[in-house]
Amino acid sequence: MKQIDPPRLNPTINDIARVAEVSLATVDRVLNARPGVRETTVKKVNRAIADLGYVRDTAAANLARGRVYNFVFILPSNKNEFLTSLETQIADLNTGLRHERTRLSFVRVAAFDPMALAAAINAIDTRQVDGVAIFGPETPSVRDSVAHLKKNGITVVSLVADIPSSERDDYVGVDNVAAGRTAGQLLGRFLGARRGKILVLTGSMLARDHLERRLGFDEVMGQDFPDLDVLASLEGRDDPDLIERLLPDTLRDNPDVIGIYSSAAGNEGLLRFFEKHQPVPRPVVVAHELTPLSRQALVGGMFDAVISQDSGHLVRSAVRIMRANSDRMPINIAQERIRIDVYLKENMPQ
Amino acid sequence: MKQIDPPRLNPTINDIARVAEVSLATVDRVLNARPGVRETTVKKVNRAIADLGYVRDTAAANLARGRVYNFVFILPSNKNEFLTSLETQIADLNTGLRHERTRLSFVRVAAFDPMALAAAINAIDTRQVDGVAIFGPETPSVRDSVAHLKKNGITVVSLVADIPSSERDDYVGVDNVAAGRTAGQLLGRFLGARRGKILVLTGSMLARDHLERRLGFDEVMGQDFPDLDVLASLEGRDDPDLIERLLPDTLRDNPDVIGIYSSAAGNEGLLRFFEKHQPVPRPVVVAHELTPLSRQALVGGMFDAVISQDSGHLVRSAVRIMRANSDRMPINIAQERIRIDVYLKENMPQ
DNA sequence: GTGAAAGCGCTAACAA
DNA sequence: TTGTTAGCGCTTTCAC
Repeated sequence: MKQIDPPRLNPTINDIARVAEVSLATVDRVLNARPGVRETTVKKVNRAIADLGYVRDTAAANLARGRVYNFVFILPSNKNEFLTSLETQIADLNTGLRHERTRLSFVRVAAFDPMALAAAINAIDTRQVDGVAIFGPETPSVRDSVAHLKKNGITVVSLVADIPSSERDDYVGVDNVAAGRTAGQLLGRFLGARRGKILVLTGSMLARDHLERRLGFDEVMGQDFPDLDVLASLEGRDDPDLIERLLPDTLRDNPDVIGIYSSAAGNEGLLRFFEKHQPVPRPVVVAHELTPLSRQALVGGMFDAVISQDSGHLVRSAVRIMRANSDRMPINIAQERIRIDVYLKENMPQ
Repeated sequence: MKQIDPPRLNPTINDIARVAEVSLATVDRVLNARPGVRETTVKKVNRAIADLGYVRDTAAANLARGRVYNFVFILPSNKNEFLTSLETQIADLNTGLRHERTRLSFVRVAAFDPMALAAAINAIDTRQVDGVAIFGPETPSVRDSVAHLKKNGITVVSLVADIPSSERDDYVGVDNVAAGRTAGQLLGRFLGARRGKILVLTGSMLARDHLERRLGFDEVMGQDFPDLDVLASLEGRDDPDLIERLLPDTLRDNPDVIGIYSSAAGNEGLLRFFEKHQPVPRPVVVAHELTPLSRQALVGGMFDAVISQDSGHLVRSAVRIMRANSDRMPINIAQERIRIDVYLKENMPQ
């Protein structure tokens, strides 16, 4: 058997204290950057830490502290399957983590409403909360609110849609440009040699994720499938009723639509439309998010492929990152990279 | 803010001891099913545990015990990128887990050799090791060896290829039948209306994963693409040289091969063949496992899609499951389900 | 500025 | 068969 690493025992603060010739309390003060230690002592301790390759045992530290992590998710308040699934994952993980000193909760704020989001962020009790995960639009007011959190030492991650201009510590979600590209490639390949128009159904161009997907989609269509004519986006604001109303007109004006990219939370409206109007031949459809509805559509042959992101992974990843940041511990990038899942009816989970 | 769960403090063994009117030591004995406790006392304690909804704090327990988990991976010894990647993941995770009381190591045994595998399993020191993850063929001798491990209280998981007839605790890997189906659907859709022959390149029909993929592939081809003629499998034994030698003859005999399903570790041989013979038009190719070579083939247009499983996820999942089993703790099924990843050049990670 | 000592939840001698 | 006690690695009073 090949031992990958020597089974050397890890050094503890006792070792540090001994080597640095100070007491445990002083080591602890240095470790936690607490004030009231002479500069030379700090140096001595840090030297011992470096020499011994000390790494703090977080479990023991948390035990001693009685520490409880308090993380809040801020989500859009509109109802769709993806959001429902995120909520379920948060609730489930919360009960799963009850015995791991971690409490999860969530707030809902009006979708596509930057001011409401900023207000919700500002309403966070910075003394109670250790981390915040935000799923919402990127605007100056939101950026300011994030800055406020960071100033109070709270770790912040953006979720699903990034807020890169803010001081958020990390982004948890897929590369949406790449997701759009993937959708484009799939739609193009599935259409083969056919020529015609492509309809892109989106939510709101205010949402960074929606915008990026459209960008990536257009890139690939322009490059690899110049014979396909991509129409301007239909903004459905993730509202099934609105989408159901908008679709008939659009498709009447463009009878040669042979492909549809449902890039946001518009699947319900789209499927209702299909149900009612039964277009023949049905356009090739690539949609987003694997949910009960889209699964059924895949099985029933209404959708051809679904691009997705694992909501469980999103939530677990956000929590792991917030915990690591709270502990000033490193994160495993590879584990936290959210995959762009491609589902056909044959590889759906379960 | 919506609190999902009341922030009630979790009960500790002190609470149990108080309620059951016994000492801490007795509670500990009951919790760990140690002998020497009167039946009535056991009942009292268990009652208190149930009443208070006690859940053991594993971190504290491990701290007290000085417990170190020792897990061994048994892998085939042939060299290919997928195995290299698994090894890397094991080594990386091992250093990452050094401070979490977990030691990982691996052994290599001759591929497709059940006796060698059984011998390697039997060579495991059952007093030193807490869990074993096995990637290898399923035969009676292997089953016996697994039974031997289980008899000694060691947790066993099968990795990548299942050993369902054995007493292994869990299987960590994809549903290979579904993976084969996915490959079939993708290949069929990408070929569109074209007619011709399909070549399936496999490793060994002794390997359950290879067999299952072929099964799933045939199901879909027969059902959805009856115009495509799937040839008998070419068994390459995951050996690049052998594959490179076999391919020219097969393709000469079947000049109308328009699609290839590279279902095992034969990508290197296949790509070498492409390099040398430059077939025009190149057949549509669906291959397995995202590796440096297959990534390059996707980007360069040699492969059209890659079905994959995340090697990091495989290893992390195996470790989490072995740890949970060792602690007699529940596992989160959803988190441990290995996805059948579909990669086009547009959605490859990085 | 620094140290001694108690304690987090649990386990493991050792007594009784 | 049961209880007492020390201790795992770390934090946190409270003295000095």
